[in-house]
Amino acid sequence: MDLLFIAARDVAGKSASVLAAAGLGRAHARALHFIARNPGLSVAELLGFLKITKQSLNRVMSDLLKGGFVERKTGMQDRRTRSLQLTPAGKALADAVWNAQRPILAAAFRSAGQDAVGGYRKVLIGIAGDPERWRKNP
Amino acid sequence: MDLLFIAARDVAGKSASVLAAAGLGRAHARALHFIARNPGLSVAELLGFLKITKQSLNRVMSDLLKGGFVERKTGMQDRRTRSLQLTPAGKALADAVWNAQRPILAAAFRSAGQDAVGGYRKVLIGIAGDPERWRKNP
DNA sequence: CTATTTATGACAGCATGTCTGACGTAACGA
DNA sequence: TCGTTACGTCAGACATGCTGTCATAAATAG
Repeated sequence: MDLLFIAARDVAGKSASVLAAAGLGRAHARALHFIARNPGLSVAELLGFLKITKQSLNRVMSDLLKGGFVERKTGMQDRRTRSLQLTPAGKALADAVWNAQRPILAAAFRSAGQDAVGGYRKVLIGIAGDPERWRKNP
Repeated sequence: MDLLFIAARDVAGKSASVLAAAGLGRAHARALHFIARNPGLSVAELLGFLKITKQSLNRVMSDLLKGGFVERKTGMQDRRTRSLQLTPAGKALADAVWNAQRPILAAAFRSAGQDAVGGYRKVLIGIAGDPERWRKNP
């Protein structure tokens, strides 16, 4: 418990300075992160990842769109949906955030060793569930 | 990254209903958690765990004191400090929160196996640092 | 003993992030 | 055509964090 809280807090905290420079907060970073990892996802899917309400996401997305970090296109299969993806500026920002966080994870992974990382992933997947289903709401 | 975020979110989320019934939020739960695990700790130590400002903690602690969940006594060695510990009501609440969260962790630990849990802890300690030093500020 | 530092408490105001509720529009599907 | 779905948006509220400021008591340095 303690470990999970402290680790998540510290990793998220590392990105603060990079984000502040772009006038964004942590909520923006989380949205940015999942859009970066799942290009072209819909708003509903993004909500599934973040588990917040669409009204909450709205403010965050407005900022990202105004800032030119995210691009919103009408979905091709279902024209009601919006396909979200990062602009070059968005990619640059996501990379900057990642570069701020990577050293901690890399150091922890290296010092713990391959086997430990395998166990780490196994347990977290046990807690978080199948990544393939994160995007679904329930 | 994704795993860490989702896992922390889901575990913390499980306690929401229990906390809401007591009129408290997640910030209260975090304070309660660290007081439960480190009985008699000082305010400065609690701030070291939570990494928030004393002004932010103030509101949370006021609520916990008013609600009769936490007890505050003058420190014995250093009379400037305040020794914090849970009241019976606080312990009951902390237990209720823990009982809401335990099943997820227990299931994940069981299905991942002993070795995986060892690796999980090893990596998280690598990210979060030595637990003995969490209570220190810098 | 005096001056300074430390640990804490309190209050005011502000920013962020989240929520519920309500309404509207466009597109899908039976 | 009609009900449902996916989304956008406005309004108002709450929770949680922050900075800044002042006050007090106790420890500590000189």
